[in-house]
Amino acid sequence: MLISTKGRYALRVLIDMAEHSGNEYIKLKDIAERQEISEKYLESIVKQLVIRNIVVGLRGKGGGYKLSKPADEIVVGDVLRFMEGSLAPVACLEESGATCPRAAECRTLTFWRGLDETIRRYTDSFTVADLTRTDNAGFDYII
Amino acid sequence: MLISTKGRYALRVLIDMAEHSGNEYIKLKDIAERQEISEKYLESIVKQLVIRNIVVGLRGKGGGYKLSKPADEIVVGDVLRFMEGSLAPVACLEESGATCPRAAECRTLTFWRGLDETIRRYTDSFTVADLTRTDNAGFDYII
DNA sequence: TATCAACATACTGTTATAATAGGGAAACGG
DNA sequence: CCGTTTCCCTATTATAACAGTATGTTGATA
Repeated sequence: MLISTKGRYALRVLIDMAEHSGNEYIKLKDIAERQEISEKYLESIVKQLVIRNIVVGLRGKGGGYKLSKPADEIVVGDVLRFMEGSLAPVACLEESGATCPRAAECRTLTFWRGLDETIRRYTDSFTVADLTRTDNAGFDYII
Repeated sequence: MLISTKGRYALRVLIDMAEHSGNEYIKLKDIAERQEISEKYLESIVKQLVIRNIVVGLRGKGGGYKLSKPADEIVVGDVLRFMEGSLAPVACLEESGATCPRAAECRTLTFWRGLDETIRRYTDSFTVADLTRTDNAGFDYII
């Protein structure tokens, strides 16, 4: 599985914020109820989004979270990559990983690089704003 | 990680067979040595390939494994899909999985379907024969 | 019939996932 | 200033998959 609940839930949180925010802060409790996701689990996910400055939080009454920038400036691929650590389809292509000693003679490496690039291109071609549209505009992947 | 060692090793085994077979059976021990993979672990992988009739085995002296059909008839996507169980990028798109009750209202489903389709197209555009070529012909994914 | 190699089953250490539990710190409203 | 609200922080845990290891059995060949 390329994408776990971390990446999936993070996207849903961002979309929810984009659709419900009138520049006000939204309580995590509300998002959790709308999305039917455990509030406590969402906390750990939103925490990452705060660290990455995708989202800002405010404590106390009237507090909550909101997007730190317009939804059309948040690239889906970026969100998924840091929530998952990496979107590399195979271990040998992970950013942090040591290069495989067999790389020079590897028959499959070029194939994996191509798959990695294909995934990158697709995920980077969408912003959170694209996903808020219900008419599915922007989904031109069907040739 | 979309692809584990199961899928990666399976591909390497098939490529190895395609490159070293003169229609003779190849010992798993030889493949394991060339590929630097544990012979015992390879057994569990090749077993799946036999079940799927990609490879045939022969016991006893002079025995081993060989491809059951020409390398250019073995689609990489097929091999990866059954070795990994699924290549779906998210749980909600797995063949066996029950459909998500939120599917009708899900903002992200179309996005995931597009990613799934993108991965399928790429992996289905290669055969094992393509990967045996050292000149990387066929890798036209770079536009 | 001895050998060789595929076939079969069971077990194990490690890691990631998907949470849950419980409290602490800051901001705002009154 | 005080108490409620809401974010923030640190464990802990159950489950499952991954990546192998170990041991033994069956069947073909020379």
